[in-house]
Amino acid sequence: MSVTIHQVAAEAGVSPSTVSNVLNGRSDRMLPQTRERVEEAIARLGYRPNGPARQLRTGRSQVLGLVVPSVANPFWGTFARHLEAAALRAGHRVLLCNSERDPARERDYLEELWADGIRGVVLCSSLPSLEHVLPLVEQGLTLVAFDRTAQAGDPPSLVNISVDNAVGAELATRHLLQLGHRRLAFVSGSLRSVNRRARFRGFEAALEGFGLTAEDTVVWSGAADHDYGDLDFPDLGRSAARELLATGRPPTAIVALNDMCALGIIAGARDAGLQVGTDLSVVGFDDIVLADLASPPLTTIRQPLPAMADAAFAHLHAGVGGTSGTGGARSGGGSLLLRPELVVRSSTGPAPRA
Amino acid sequence: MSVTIHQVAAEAGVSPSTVSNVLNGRSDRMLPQTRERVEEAIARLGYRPNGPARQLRTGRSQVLGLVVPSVANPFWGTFARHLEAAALRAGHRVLLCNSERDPARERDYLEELWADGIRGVVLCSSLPSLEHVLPLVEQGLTLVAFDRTAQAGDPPSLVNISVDNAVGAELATRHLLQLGHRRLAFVSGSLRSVNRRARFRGFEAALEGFGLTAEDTVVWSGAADHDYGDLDFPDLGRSAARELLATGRPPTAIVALNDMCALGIIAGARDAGLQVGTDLSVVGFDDIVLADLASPPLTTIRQPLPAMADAAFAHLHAGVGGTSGTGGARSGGGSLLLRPELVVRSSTGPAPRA
DNA sequence: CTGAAAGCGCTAACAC
DNA sequence: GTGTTAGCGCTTTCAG
Repeated sequence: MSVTIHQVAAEAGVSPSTVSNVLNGRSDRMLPQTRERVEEAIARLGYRPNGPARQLRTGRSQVLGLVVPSVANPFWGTFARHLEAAALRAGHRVLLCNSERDPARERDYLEELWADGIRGVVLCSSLPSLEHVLPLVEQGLTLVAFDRTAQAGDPPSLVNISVDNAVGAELATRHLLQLGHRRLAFVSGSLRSVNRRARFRGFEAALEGFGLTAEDTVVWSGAADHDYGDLDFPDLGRSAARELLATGRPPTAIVALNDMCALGIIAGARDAGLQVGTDLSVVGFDDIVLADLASPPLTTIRQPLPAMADAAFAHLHAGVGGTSGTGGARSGGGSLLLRPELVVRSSTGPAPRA
Repeated sequence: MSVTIHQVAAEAGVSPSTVSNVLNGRSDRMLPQTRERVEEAIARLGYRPNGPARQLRTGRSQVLGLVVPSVANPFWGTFARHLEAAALRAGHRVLLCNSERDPARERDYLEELWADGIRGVVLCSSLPSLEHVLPLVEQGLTLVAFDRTAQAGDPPSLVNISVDNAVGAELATRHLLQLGHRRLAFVSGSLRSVNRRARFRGFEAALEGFGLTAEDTVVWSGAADHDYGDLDFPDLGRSAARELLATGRPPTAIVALNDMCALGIIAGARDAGLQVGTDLSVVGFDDIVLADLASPPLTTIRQPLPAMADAAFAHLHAGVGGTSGTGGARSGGGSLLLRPELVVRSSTGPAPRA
């Protein structure tokens, strides 16, 4: 059906191995004219080497796997695009998998990717334990865990790439405190994932720095039995806003788990007739594309996604952690912890006078 | 490195071909006990057939390609997730490619996918001409064009799947007219793509239905020389709002090319101190996840993405257009034109009194 | 009902 | 410098 290396060889009057040699850059030990003849033949026939055959032979794949909770979430969509861009520059492609945050699906996907000959995967999972995936790593899968920090019991070869969530949340909270807010809420779903816990720690740290106690704060983590999926963050925020604002002593500022959740909170506050930015301040996390477009534009913590995607790909590509060259990165034990940045817009403002 | 079919055969005390037979469902002509022994061996060894080898032999791939403008756009991210879900149900995977609406990248990607043995691709391109991709289709690539309708010169095997853009825009425009608006604007980037043109036709059709002339309408299609990418829709909307609202006789209602653009318009209107829903009405297109979350929630035209994704996969999977079973679909010449739906929220309201 | 053998398209020693 | 050769892991006739 397609043109093969033999046809190219015949066209150029050489043997298949010579064609293979030019294909693989071993043209130094070859007459220039031979190389040219081969290249012309390739161009004339529109030949492209057969990927599967090549892969079967070499064991190497030009495809890498990306497992995200859901690309319908703009944050993951944006990350996917950056990763793909990095891969493309090196002639690689990206196979996309949505896990819906289900560990079983994560494992199934990694196994399928492995069976497909894919040896490098970026797993965006913030599950504390990666044991469901350990066998593959031991078998030789190069794994980059994204949006997750190193945990005890991780395989030694694992590289984690994440923003410093505690610092981010602390930045967000301190911003609110400096604006004079003293009654704060932290809105999150369940605190099972490592990054949510880290963000909560940052929230607490900032409060302590201002001498505030638990009395002054509210934590809202949703109905314990309801497991919010990635697309339910807005609903979560909306419910949180509804409940929090109906209490006798509502918070004047809210730190949201992420931007999607923050947008839900804003919607909920609007439902309640509050003006976000004056009556109520809200900070998000991620700085998704639409944060800037919200009404009011969302104050948030920006994750340096392009740098993170580059680092993830570099590690997969090299097989060894490329710690260097990632400006501003702090590295520890093969893992990368990048510093997030506060972006002030208008969803936050001075605390209303009591 | 990995366990092969030979090891399974040895473990089960049979030959490789017998293992292959059970793998491929040819177990009817086989002693049940033999099959069991093989299945046990497979389970015991954790064997998974090697994809590339299988593919090299059969020519079939379990992977299909998806080329979208940019998954950072939530509309495409959502579509990608639906397509992946449909593929997953049939044991297929999806290779994701961002074209950034660049025809050269579309072609390059399709060629790479073909070389990788991928024989079915969903191309989300609304370019009027698909000639840059024709050679591959002639070679045997099964192509589904998404968000595009049939054009003269299309290869006969091509299947187009799209919402009826003209009907959608007409629905949107009529809604505005029924609310009493008489001075309308249509905001779009350049009108090169077929779906933008169709939407514009729908806009015009609705106006004609109400006896309005070009005098009463404004069309804003951006700086002619500036090519807006997929992530620039919000900027486009914002610029449009700024310019349109600064004119002497500004429109009271705007039909936006899509939701991202509409969100930009809303932001621009807010910048100008207008209240969207009362001072100015805005309708979007697509019904992305965040439409419901905007302030005010966006009135828009919903595309039935799950049905569209299912149809796209079904066609790729069958190799033949599965016209039936896609409820509410109108089919024509192997292409599918689905009916969009108006979703009224609060970004539209009665025309302000003159 | 099961096994032996050939070969998909390519690469990488190793001869020549 | 270039060609020959032997598979990578799997499927699939065709014998037995």
